[in-house]
Amino acid sequence: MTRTPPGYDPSAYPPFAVTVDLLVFTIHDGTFSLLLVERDAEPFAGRWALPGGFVQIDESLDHAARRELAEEAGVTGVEVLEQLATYGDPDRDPRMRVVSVAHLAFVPELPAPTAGTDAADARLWPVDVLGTRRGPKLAFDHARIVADGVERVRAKLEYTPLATAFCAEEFTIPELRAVYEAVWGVELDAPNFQRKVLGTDGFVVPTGTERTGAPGRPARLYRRGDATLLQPPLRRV
Amino acid sequence: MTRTPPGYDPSAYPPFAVTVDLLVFTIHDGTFSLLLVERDAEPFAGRWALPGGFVQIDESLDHAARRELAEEAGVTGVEVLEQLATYGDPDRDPRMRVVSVAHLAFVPELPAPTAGTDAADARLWPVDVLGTRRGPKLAFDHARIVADGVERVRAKLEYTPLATAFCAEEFTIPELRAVYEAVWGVELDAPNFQRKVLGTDGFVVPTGTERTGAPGRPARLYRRGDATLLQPPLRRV
DNA sequence: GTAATAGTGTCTATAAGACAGTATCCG
DNA sequence: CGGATACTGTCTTATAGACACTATTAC
Repeated sequence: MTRTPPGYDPSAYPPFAVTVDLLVFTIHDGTFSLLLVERDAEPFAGRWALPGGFVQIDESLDHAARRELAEEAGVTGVEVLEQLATYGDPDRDPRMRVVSVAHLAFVPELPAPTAGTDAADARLWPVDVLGTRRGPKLAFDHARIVADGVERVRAKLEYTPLATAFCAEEFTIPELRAVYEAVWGVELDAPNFQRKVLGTDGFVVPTGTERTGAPGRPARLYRRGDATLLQPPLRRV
Repeated sequence: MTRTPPGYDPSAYPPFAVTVDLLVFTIHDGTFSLLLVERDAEPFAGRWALPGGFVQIDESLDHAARRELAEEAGVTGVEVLEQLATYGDPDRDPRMRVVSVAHLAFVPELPAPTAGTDAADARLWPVDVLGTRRGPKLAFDHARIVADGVERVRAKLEYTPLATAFCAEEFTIPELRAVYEAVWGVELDAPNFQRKVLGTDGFVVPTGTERTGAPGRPARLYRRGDATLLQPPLRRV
């Protein structure tokens, strides 16, 4: 951090705006989905964008992300929130120089999306239509951010217990398997999946109870364990 | 990016300074090492810090990282440069609100480190003394950044061809193995390592030549392949 | 030749995938 | 009972690790 001309004079360094952008992922009706808001102001009015906003001068990046998550998406109490990357090309926002720190958030199920302050509309989009002709046109450089985020989520499912963040506090192994199948877009062998999850230390812990009410043998309930890394990982084919 | 009060008035958003910090890793005398500079100005005068500096108002983050790499470390033509994470706690720099985008750089071998503009000194430190009593005291929140960076490098060696970035353009399998051993701090079985590297599509391509001059059977030379992901990965034990 | 280093072959233990079979619910 | 879903067992195949062995250099 050996800076060339710093000091205490605010005019001595180039002024930037810093924002956080949020990639709020969920599984909605069995579909891996992302929350987007429709812009009603220029630039990019009518296009869809990631929720987000300015970082305040006295708050941390993480705090700004949680605040915007609550304000723009109505989501509170999210445990899993992590940085994706930072995007800062000089021309990414036509109004001014903006550096945006993109964050990933994972929610089990979203309450009815609420439109944020200057969003015309907010809704969940299936991830696999984004970036195709069937998907929305995205504002700014958000198409690239979304592509980076989706790939990151798919990769992290392999070697972290991230999938549990998409489940309710208590969940069954088949529910967890459905998360993997939705995110990866593949079918997994149920018996082998079960054995691998239970054989991975700290991935899930049994609650001792079962979920009944549906036809078929009742499924045992689990909570997430304390592992932060899956050893061995669950491999994407 | 639905921002609440933006517009074209620069006073309408909180002003930040944006910097890049660099984690320049290399293998020096068989030791996994990181370049640090000694600060000679307050704050943290006398402490060691990551090289870095302000992002100019009209350059990209990547460009700023490459420029600082050349200016502060005398390193040019680095191919492998990637974002680590962004650090922006309100009090991380006592002078002003600074958001820093940390980058990882990998160089085969460093020319004699040159002290940067306001660095008293610059040198390579073995990674495994950082964060211990035998290591230097770090400025700002750089201890945490370094810890994050080291872990990222160790992890990426598993599933990407990153290790080749520490080698010269042409290298032997034993040289590549030495990189893994230095970074992970383990000994690897030479025959098995050889088989795994050659069995991973696109990891390395033979040049058809050999390296002679040393005692022992000459080693075949390779160049890095075009793979970006190792399938299967090389697993850390 | 000897010492040193690179590379091959092979055996064994472990893990992954396929899939038959068993358990337990709803109606 | 039948259909549906959860779970267990087992067989086969692929992969990982240990390590004996062969190849080719410098001196």
